[in-house]
Amino acid sequence: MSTQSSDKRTLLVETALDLFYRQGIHAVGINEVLKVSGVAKKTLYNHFSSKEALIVATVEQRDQRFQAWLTKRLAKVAAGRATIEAIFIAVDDWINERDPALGPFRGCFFINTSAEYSEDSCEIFQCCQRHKQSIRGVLYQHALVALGEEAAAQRLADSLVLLKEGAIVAGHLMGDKQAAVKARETARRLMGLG
Amino acid sequence: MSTQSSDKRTLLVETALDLFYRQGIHAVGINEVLKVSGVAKKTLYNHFSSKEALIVATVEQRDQRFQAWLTKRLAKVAAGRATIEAIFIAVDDWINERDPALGPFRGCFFINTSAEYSEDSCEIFQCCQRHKQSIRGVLYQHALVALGEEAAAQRLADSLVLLKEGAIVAGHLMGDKQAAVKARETARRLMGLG
DNA sequence: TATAAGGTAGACCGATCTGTCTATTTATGT
DNA sequence: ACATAAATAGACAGATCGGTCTACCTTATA
Repeated sequence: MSTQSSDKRTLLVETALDLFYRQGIHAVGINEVLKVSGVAKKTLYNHFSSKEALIVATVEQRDQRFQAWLTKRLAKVAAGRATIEAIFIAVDDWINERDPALGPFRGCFFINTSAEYSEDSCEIFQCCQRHKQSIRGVLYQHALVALGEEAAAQRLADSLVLLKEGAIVAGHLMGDKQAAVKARETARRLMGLG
Repeated sequence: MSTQSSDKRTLLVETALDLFYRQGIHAVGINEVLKVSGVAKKTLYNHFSSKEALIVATVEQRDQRFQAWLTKRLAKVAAGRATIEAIFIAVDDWINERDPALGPFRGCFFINTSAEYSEDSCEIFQCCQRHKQSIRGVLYQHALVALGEEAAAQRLADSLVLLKEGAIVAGHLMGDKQAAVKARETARRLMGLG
């Protein structure tokens, strides 16, 4: 009974995420999501109380997909410096669309979304914040393995966050498809590789 | 004759820029710009052929304001490394709203705008791209003074771009008000300051 | 096979959007 | 002072927005 129901829900979220990521959120109306997904309007409002609820679901979906993708990419890599480098390699593949898992590259969905919903009290914005904090957690974890000391690992994680976010922005807005490669090289210098 | 006219135009652009930056572009209607500025609708469409033309004007205005602000901040600083550090200090003041010239901090207007208009062929997007390239030019210029060698200066400029964009994103989306300080410290390490 | 839940198609509502147009007033330059 | 140009207020048009609702259909299970 819930297979049909949850299938529709998933289809709506996936369709909305795809359209929102490509065109921005305000630029995509509910009716377009319905048309592309082939789902009836009543069904949408049966699953979601409003467009905002659908948006929150797409942000959470993107977070899950991104983290699952990253986890898989890092699965066979040794913890610490090797994983940190692998993260930048993964971002490079994303920017250059060599990995179909994340779809086309249109910058960071969370950055894009928080550009449209930047009230601190807004749930959508807070979802974006949580995602970024979560990624920072991964970086810190491996920085700690690499350096062994907490304060230094925090500083390294901070730097790596800047490089990763900067690479995504440069890859999108400046069209620099080498941005993640440069970020990786910079990260290596910071981690003390001559 | 053109004082009245250009005053109205300027007022429209300043008002629109303020509203767009605070709330996003699609979220702000023409009527709101008119209401806040107190200008008549016909006057707006006398100066701009469409909302898109107004948006382009706001992006160009922001570019000019940002560059003028940065130029002033760097005026009395020695070229090279000192200026590079001063850029990060300026960004820090911006993030923490210690400098009224740029208004409240809501992330980077160009990043935010290109999140809503990310078609490569879109004029709005291209304006945002030009701004970023221009800033990179400033960084490269001073990297060259600092290092004296072109290839190395290009690499340094690339790294500095990542740190600067990363700091703006982290300052906004992660709420890390120390992001630019961390970026500056990272930049110092890259420039070889023990 | 009867029941109930969920999906479909789309009309409909009120609000809002961009953009046009009219009619009137204000300001500028000669 | 007069002519020209520009600004004003706001009605209006046509489209689209998010969201509600009705009426019918499909499907799974007891």
